[in-house]
Amino acid sequence: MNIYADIRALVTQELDALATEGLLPEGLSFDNVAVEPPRDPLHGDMATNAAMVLAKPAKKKPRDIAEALAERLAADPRIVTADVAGPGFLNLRLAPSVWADVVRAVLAEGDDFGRSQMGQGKRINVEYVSANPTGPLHVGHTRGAVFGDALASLLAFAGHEVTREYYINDGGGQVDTLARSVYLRYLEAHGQEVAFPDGTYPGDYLIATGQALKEKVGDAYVDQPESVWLQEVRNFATEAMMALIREDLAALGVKMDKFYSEKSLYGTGRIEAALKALEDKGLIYEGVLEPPKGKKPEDWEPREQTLFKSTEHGDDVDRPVKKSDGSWTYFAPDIAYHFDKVERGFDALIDVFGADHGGYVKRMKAAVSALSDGKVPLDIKLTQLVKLYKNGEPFKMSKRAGTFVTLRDVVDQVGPDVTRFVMLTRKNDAPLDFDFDKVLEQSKDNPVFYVQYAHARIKSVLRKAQAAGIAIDDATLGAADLSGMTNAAEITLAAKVAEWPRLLEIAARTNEPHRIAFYLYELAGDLHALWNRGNDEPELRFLQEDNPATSQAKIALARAVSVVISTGLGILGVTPMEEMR
RNA sequence: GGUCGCUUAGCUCAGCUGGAUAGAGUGUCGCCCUCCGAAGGCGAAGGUCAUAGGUUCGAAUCCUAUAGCGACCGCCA
Repeated sequence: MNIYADIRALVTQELDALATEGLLPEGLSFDNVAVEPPRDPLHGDMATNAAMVLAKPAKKKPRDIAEALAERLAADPRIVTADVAGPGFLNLRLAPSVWADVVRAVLAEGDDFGRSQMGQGKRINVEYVSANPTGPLHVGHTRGAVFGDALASLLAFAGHEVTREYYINDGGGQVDTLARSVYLRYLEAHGQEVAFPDGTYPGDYLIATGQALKEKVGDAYVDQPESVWLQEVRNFATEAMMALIREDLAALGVKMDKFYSEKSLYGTGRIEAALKALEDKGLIYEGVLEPPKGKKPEDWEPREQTLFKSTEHGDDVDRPVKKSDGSWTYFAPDIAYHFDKVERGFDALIDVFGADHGGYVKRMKAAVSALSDGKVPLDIKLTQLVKLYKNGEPFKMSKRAGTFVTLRDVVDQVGPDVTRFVMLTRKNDAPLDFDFDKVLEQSKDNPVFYVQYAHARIKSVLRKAQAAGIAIDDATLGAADLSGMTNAAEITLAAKVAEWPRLLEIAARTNEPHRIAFYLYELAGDLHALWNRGNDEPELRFLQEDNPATSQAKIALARAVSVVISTGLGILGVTPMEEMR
């Protein structure tokens, strides 16, 4: 049940009726007609801009349309009053029974309340994390992992068929560097003194990998040239790093549907096929790029390369797919990978990148646009930097990696639930402050705590009711007489619950899971407000020990809130707490 | 130099395909509680939505320019 959609359907139905009566022209588009909560609750429960939106195309005064519409709407039993306000807003006040219906709907639908069909079963591929397999995940990856995972869940809840995918960059020079670094650790495991030159990975996390390599191959590679061991060590090391990364993801509660190997694109004709597809569209040519404008690199010289004419699909300059020595640039396999995604039949693609890949967005979109003839949209979401703090002081230390803070450093300290929720308390494209102490603080300005506390409070009420011998199963609560739910704080809370399906669709449409976190915070705030009223007005308390029927009615509302919190947290990948300690 | 993103209350940030007097938390100030569901409650003050133009009946929201901050910018991925 989505009350906003229901009322909007009513509005458009009555607009049609007005058209039939001749008060509006036939065939008007109602696409821009919105039914939403008014900014000021004093204005009513819902507002519609229908009259203002239609005034121009209908060539009528907004207020005339609004008044005619108001009269028709007021005839509906769900609507108590319909008032024209301001320039032509129509404010609707709903019958209390509407909110009771919402509560009953939540209890009946359970975790499915708010589930939407807006996705129409469209297949969406969400690619996220995709960190190079050269070491443990760090905080930046953590944000991308949380964001991508929540986004995928959100889209699935909104009726899409979602594939969560990780692209393993195991085909480029960085895995050779990894192999050489592991080789040094391997020599070290054999008792040799080693130094880590610039361009190798000195992190401690490779010590175990070098040791494991020794256990596998003994001294077979000691003092041997690269030609003997490079390929084997590369495979060994990459697998070890991916195992590490999978563990990191598991610690955060992220589970991918598919890991896609860049290496699998080489030597299989996949890259050639993708570039052939572009060539057939006349988008590949041999040419020389202009030097970057402004400050010129010192060693700049013109070079002829194989280029992709990405400018025809919105990019600023054409991009090389082959280096001057004839080998592929990193862009070429990425094109092939996205070609593969298009060929797998996805209706839409989403890539979640770190902010340092910002310069990469246009060319990737250009490639997908070209490869799919503009049929498959690619949305690229960038996650901005995470700034770490401890006690308000900038924090930069890692025992594991030496140079960066890892996902494990964060998750081990504050747990996966807090990590995930906090990472979603900002828009993805805004920098995020993460303070190890504040996120664990038990106070109102900590959103994680505040939302979890609301859920735990409701669970506590349910436990106490049960202990008092009151039946609290959803069927019983759903059958309770809710006509007594008339207090303003109760209505506010129920109305906030009713917003959930609408909010979910907005979040899904904009690919912005953070909206759920903010909504849950507001919902929790409304619950706490009602709870606090119970201090002064005992009749507002959820549990009325001497009156089971009234208790059930009040607990029905609380239970509905807990269902929505639980569902919302579930989408964010956060486990709702049964009690706080 | 170019591209992209950001700029909203003292601070940290929301702000719905453009809509009414721009919201929340925190901080500040006042009141309440201190035996009960107070890891608080009620209320107040606090804004040139970076700046300047433009589009519109209507702009924090869309467009243009400028400033500041950040990321990125041909053989690293």
